[in-house]
Amino acid sequence: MGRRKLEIRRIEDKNSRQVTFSKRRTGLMKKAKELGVLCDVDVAVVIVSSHGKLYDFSSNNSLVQLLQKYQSYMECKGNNSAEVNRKMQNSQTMSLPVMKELLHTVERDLEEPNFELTKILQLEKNLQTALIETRSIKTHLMMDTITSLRQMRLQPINEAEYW
Amino acid sequence: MGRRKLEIRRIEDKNSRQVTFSKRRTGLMKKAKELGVLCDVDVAVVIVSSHGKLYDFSSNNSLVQLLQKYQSYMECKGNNSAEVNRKMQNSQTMSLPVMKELLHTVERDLEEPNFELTKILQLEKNLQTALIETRSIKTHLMMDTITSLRQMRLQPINEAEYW
DNA sequence: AACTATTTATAAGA
DNA sequence: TTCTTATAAATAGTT
Repeated sequence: MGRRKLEIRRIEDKNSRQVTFSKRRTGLMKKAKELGVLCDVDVAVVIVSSHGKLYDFSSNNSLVQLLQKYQSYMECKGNNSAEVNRKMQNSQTMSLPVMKELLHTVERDLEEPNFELTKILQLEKNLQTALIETRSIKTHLMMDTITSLRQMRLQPINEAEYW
Repeated sequence: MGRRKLEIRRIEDKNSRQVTFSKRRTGLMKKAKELGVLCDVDVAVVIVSSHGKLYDFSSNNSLVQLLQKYQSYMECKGNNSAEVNRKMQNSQTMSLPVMKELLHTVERDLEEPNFELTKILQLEKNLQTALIETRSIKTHLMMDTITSLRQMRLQPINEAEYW
């Protein structure tokens, strides 16, 4: 959609790439908003530039709420019970002994609600570590959720259609 | 971009809305892919129809990995230390006593690696409940991460620009 | 699902 | 960078 037809491959010239990024990012956000309004659906767009800068858009709900919505939906459908748990048990990223140790440490921190700065930082650190471990469980849950929902689609998106 | 100019508001006719959804969803996914390739960036799009059906696209990384990337980035920048922890402490969705109780129960389950069906289901249930609690922590982390990155943007997206 | 008249997005240029 | 404009691309209404 310009003076010339553009091949869809990485733009090598840094300057043009930046200009195109700015233009197309704006266009994508606009389209996302329009889709949300016209069709009464939730839409979220997340873009991370190569320099780690975040651009995001989410209609209606925040992105996080949107993700939670999938999970609630799946929990109602009962699709993440035994099978998902089995996957979690077998997961290589999740280690039960490590989790056990972490939970024990966090538990000790919680025993005495001493909120001096040092204690808070300690609690923070341990919670954060426990969170990193737990995140892998959550990742699997989310991925399984998305995978399951993909399989439930009546009209799957045909990947080949876009290229 | 059609026979007539279309007002950007909810399409009342159910059939047209469905047709437009199908067309524009495809278009949005295509645009997202092109942006990712042309500008060498990570892009994710998530759409949830009013019936709870999921459509998603993520270039390169999965959406989850993309979100984790923000967090790693933020952790490097040191932007989610004491302040985020303080927010977690004050959060209404997170209850320290509840978390403590949950972790204690899970810990007891982990003590005896008895993997009879009953035990596994018990462990599953407790892990799942602990996960739900922990999810609120993660939610806040993610939201804070996104908020922080928003504030770091040199060129904030002007919401008014799109309407 | 295809078609096509129009609108919209945008690549290159100023 | 911001604006302009020729052209490509998307799509609204139609068949």
